[in-house]
Amino acid sequence: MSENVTAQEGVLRELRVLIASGQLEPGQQVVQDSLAASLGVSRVPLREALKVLEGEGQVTYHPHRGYFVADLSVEDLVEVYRIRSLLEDEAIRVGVPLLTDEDIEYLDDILNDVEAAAKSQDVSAVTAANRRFHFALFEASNMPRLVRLIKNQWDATDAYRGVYFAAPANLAHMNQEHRTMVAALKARDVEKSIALQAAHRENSVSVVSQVIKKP
Amino acid sequence: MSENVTAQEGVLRELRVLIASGQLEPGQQVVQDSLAASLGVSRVPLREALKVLEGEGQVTYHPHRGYFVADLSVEDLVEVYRIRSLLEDEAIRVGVPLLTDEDIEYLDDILNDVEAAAKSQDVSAVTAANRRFHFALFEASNMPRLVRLIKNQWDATDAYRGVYFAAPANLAHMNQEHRTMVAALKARDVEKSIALQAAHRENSVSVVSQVIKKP
DNA sequence: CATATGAAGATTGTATCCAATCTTGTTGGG
DNA sequence: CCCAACAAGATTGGATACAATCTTCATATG
Repeated sequence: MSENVTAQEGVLRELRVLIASGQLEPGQQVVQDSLAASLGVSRVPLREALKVLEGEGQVTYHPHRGYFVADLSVEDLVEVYRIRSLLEDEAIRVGVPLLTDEDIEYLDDILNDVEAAAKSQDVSAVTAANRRFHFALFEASNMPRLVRLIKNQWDATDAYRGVYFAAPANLAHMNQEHRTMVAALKARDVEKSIALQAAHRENSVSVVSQVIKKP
Repeated sequence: MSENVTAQEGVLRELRVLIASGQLEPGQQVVQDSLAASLGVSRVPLREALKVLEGEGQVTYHPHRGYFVADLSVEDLVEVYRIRSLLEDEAIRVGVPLLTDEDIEYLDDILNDVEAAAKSQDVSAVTAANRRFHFALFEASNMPRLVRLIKNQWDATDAYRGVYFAAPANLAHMNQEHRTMVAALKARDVEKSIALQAAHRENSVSVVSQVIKKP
């Protein structure tokens, strides 16, 4: 397992989980004292981790009032996905022509993981493997800054995801699209790859916007 | 003047200046103790400001070794500008059709500032006003997250800029392009606006890459 | 001579403490 | 009854102190 070199690194990881899992609810204030205590650290590394999350848009910050878990409006959501489109399309456009045969084999391996996780109904494993799949593709672009920005956009909506993968029908559909995408990659068909990735995003948007509109 | 609500806010602003002006040189380690002392604060707000800059790619961080002023390679530079293209093109595409006549008047006013600053040879005033001009345009998109990402990309190369504006010939050329751009905006000519903005970036790239290649 | 060892100094990482600010609830006046 | 003023509590902002880690350089060892 990846060990933590610093406390703040571990805190950051735990915070991401707390936010993505909804244990820290959107809109809720992050009370530093109690949260730091519950994580077993002091407020200093917690605050530094929160600054990172602020930069990613996962939390908002108001001086002298503190940090609040980001509460996306539907407009925010639309903007995030629009930005994702721009960035992901570019990553794919650059990356697909650079894919080696080994890369594609590796992508196939990950898809096996995704389907295995799907079979055993392990939603969080599906989420993780799905993410690995898409980012392995994005990283083929050799544009680390671009990949980081895409990561930020994914994180920004993580708190609202997870619903999609809970429905078996969605999972089946996703697996099918994944396989189709790998076929397109093998053929180095950039436009088809982009189109399939876009279809994925559309699904996400519709599911997440349902979740947001609720309250 | 904009007063600082918190110290870290002021520290952040000062750090940006130190980096953009080259007083903190690329590659150089940021020694927290001495820098905090010279800024008149303790290390805590300084560290939080550095975390923000890390998120923007202005400094890099190595656990237990500290922060270092980002030292862009030419590849990094190319990537930053490629990302800028994606994001700025979108902002313009969305924003230009939304521009009101008052917005365009305002842009004209800013251009007067730019030219006034140019006439008085005030490089930093030119830089600031030029930035105001372009971001006023970007903000017309009503996409705050997108604008923030663009801002980050600009900041990432700030340390290397300023050379361009030092040459009077460049200034004259820039002013001319600005005026042409406003004309395109008045005509709501999206494609021409994008093209002019792209020309601006090309100039930046060539100048900044000269500076980077030097050592 | 090259390399391993280790100790001293420098620097970062975190905990704790206090000050500054905000929030909440209460009280008084209109 | 409504609203302003104010005090008490809660929470954040920042300074200091100490622990953990890294770097450097001298020394020993093969």
